[in-house]
Amino acid sequence: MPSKPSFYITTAIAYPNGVPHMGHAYEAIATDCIARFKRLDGYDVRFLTGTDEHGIKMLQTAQKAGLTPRQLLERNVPRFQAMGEAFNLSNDDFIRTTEERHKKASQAIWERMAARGDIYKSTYSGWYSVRDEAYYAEEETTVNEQHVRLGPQGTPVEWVEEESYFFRLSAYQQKLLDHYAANPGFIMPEARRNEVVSFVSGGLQDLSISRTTFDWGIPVPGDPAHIMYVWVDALTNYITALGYPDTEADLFKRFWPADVHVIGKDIIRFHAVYWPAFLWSAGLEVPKRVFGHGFLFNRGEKMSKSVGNVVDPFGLVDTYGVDAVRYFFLREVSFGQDGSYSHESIVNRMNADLANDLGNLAQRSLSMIAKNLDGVVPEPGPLSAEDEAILALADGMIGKAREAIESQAIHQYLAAVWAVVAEANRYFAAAAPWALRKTDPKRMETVLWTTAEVIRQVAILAQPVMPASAGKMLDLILVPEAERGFDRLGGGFRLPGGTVIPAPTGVFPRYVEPEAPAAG
RNA sequence: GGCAGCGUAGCUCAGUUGGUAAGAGCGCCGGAUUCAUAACCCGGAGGUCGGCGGUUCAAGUCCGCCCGCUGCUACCA
Repeated sequence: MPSKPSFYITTAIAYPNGVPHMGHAYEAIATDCIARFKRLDGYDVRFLTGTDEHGIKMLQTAQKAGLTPRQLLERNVPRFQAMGEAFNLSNDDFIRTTEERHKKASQAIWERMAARGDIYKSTYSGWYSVRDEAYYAEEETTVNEQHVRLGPQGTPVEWVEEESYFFRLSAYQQKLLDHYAANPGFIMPEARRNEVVSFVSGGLQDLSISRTTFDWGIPVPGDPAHIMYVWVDALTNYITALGYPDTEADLFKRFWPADVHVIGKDIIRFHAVYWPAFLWSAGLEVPKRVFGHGFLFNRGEKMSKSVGNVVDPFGLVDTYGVDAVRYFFLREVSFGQDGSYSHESIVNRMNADLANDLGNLAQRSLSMIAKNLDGVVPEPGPLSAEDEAILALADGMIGKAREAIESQAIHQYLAAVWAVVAEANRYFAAAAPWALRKTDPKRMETVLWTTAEVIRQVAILAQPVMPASAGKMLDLILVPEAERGFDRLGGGFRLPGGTVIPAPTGVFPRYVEPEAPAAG
């Protein structure tokens, strides 16, 4: 049997020293949408997400709470996993960097890099704040009137020299630049690529990749006084989950190199500079694409505890429903750019696009089949130019959607689908099947079938964004599970007539503001 | 300071290589309709396309300068 093409997509692993916020959920649903799209489009998909559980901040947060790091993780990681459930993620695995498999993988990649001669022991020096337990770059520090050098938190810093292992990042500068030039799609969007190219062109310094001042991390092989510094540990998760260091394992052979790492724009450098260098050093292939998405802003302002506008993702799901929230963020925000949201914008989107346009179109057309044709899906008669036109538009959706998803333009894929929904409403209003009921019932049947066929294709294409709602819509027209893949789109397949469908029920309810408790 | 990008209708934004592109969605106003989730459909609203100056038969669309905003980066010892 012919094997499916493979597709490996990941989110960044979240740092669970706090609870998940909407930014975590956003990255996850965008990645999930692409993963689901590819599955429906016939790919063998692997979708990975997880948590990054080591590092000094985890240790500090735990200490402040009077907990051990493991206790903190026991408290917080389930929240991230619950977020995955709440947002209906379809991840195939959930990697935790405290897992044994990850320790093995991280130590293995370290040893490969060392064997290559890219790791050496030297002295790491820098400005260290005892109070912050953190190192700062020179430019992050300031000198006050008393000639005391201060870190960004306003705490005094001192010059500290610490033994550390270094990675020979500087040796990879030209190879990275060559790779960027030869693979313009490696870093996306383009603005992010320009920044990285500019940064690398400016010269690369070797990277300190171990610490001795705390022990919440993976021990360096052969030198347990050192633990690996954050990025070697964290980035390796993408291959840990494929069974590394067993590069002959089925998962690894099928899915490495990854097709897309979806990450926030703030960690582009680690993924587009450090990660490929590590991989080359270890003799592995580099991912095909690193996509840096933007940030979300609440009413145009960055979410922050001090401003008091931090939005709980679970609360959004409770208020609007998971599919509406998924649709809103994926349709409203140009993927790759920053986005803004508010109660008003979410309600507007879900009412206009989902309830009024798609939900109402399904309701008005399918209810006519139920009421006038005893629920029997009609067979179309001769197709008019109008019928042909709207069907051609519906058949064209999958091509546009594929093209958009190839470049992670999720919003464009959705815009293409909803443009057809809008046109279908115009078609339906112009054809006025309710008027044809008495004048030309046969023609009415053709209009209703045509509309139902458009709904079928729209619903199939809406599954990646709104799995549950789209599925419910397909249930309304009795599309079998096996016929919901993208191979059923594009005109090579049509909604069969003759089946008896149930009376439709609303798939996308309008959001109505709750009544004020005490009007008056 | 350097590099990059942006500044188009109230809001969010599209606008190939310069010539029916001044557009879409939302909001707003008017109309129509009642199959439908008070939804859908039709029409309108007139924005110096940040400013100035150029190139051109013709410029949001190219060039220069200026203003404002954003990102990356450097420096400010």
